[in-house]
Amino acid sequence: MIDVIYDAPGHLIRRAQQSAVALFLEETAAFEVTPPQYAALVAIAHYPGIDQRSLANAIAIDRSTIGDLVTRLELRGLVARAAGDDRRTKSLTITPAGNELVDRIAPKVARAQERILTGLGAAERDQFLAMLSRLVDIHNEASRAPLARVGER
Amino acid sequence: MIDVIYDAPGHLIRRAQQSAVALFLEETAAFEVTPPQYAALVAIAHYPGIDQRSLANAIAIDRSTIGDLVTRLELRGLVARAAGDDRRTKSLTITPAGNELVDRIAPKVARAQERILTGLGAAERDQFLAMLSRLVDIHNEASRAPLARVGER
DNA sequence: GATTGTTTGACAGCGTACTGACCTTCTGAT
DNA sequence: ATCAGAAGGTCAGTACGCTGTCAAACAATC
Repeated sequence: MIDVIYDAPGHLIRRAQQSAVALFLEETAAFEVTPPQYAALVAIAHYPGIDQRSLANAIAIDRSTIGDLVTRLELRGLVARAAGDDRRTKSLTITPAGNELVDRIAPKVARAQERILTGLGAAERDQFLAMLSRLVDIHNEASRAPLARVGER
Repeated sequence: MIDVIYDAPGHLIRRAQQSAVALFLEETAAFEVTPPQYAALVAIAHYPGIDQRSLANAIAIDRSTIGDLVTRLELRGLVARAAGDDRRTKSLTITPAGNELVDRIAPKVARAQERILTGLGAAERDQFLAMLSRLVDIHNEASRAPLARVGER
C-alpha cells in the first residue's frame, strides 16, 4: 500500500478536482462548456467590457491561457472581442447567445456543485467549504494565477 | 461580485489544486519532477514489474496519459520499461537513479504536503482530510481515472 | 483450433495550466 | 518631449487530462 500517496493532501485535492470536473461535465454535457469557460462567461456577463487580464484575475486563470479560452468562446459566438480604449486591451462582452447559454446552464451547474458535496451533511459542508476557502485564500499568491476581484489592484 | 463562482465548491477545489501544485513545485524545484511523476515513481518503486495500466489505476491517472508520463521518466533514466510476460504489457521498474531521486525528494514532498494545510489546526486538518477523503471516495467512479489499488479488480 | 470478445498500449485531437520570451502600447519621471 | 519601465496580449514549448479509435495480444467459448 502506498499510503504515502493516498493520504497526501495534494493527491486528494487532485482527485477531488478530477471528479468535480467530471460531475460538471456530466451535468452540463448538452452544452459543451468546460468549468473555466463557464466561469469566464459568468464573469464577462457581470463585467461587460472587461479586458482579458482582469478577466483572468477575476476567475484565477493564467494570463497565457485566457487568450485561447476567449478565442474558443468567440468562435462559438458566445463572446465578442473588441479593441479597448487603451489599445493594448481587448474589451469583452457577452453576446445574446452567450447570455442565453448561461441562463440555461446555470441550474445544471448548481446541481453539479451540489453533487460535489454529496456525502457531507449540511453542517459538514459549511465546515468543509470554510476550511477550503481559508486554504485557497492563504495560498492565493502561490499560484501563477492568483485571484484578484474586479476593481482590486 | 460573482460569488456564484467564488463560493462554488468546484471553483475552490480548482484553485486549491493550482496552489497545491505550485507549492509542490516550489519545494521540489531542484528535481524537475511533477506531482504525477512523483506518484508514479513511488508506485513503481513499491510495485516493481507493474504494468502501465495497473500503474495508472494505482495513482488515478488516465490511461492515455500514463504512456507519455512513463516515456518522460524513461528518457531521464529514472524508470526502465521492458516487455512483460503477457506481451501486451510493459513491465516497469525503477532504476537506481530513480530510487535515489525518490529518497532525496521525499522530505521536500512531505514539506509541501505540510504547507498545503497551512492555516488549519491539527484537529481541523484531520477533519478536513477525512471529509476530503470521503468525497474523493464517493465520486471515485465518476472520473475516467478511478483509483484502483494494486491487486484490486 | 477458429471465432468472439476483452485487455494493453499507442495515438490523434482538444482543452487547461504553466514558463519564458516577445511586441506593442501606455505611464511616469525627468 | 523623451525615455525607461510597466502592462496587455500573443506565441512557442512542455505537461497533464480527457475522448475516441486502433492494432496486437490474450482469454473464453464452442
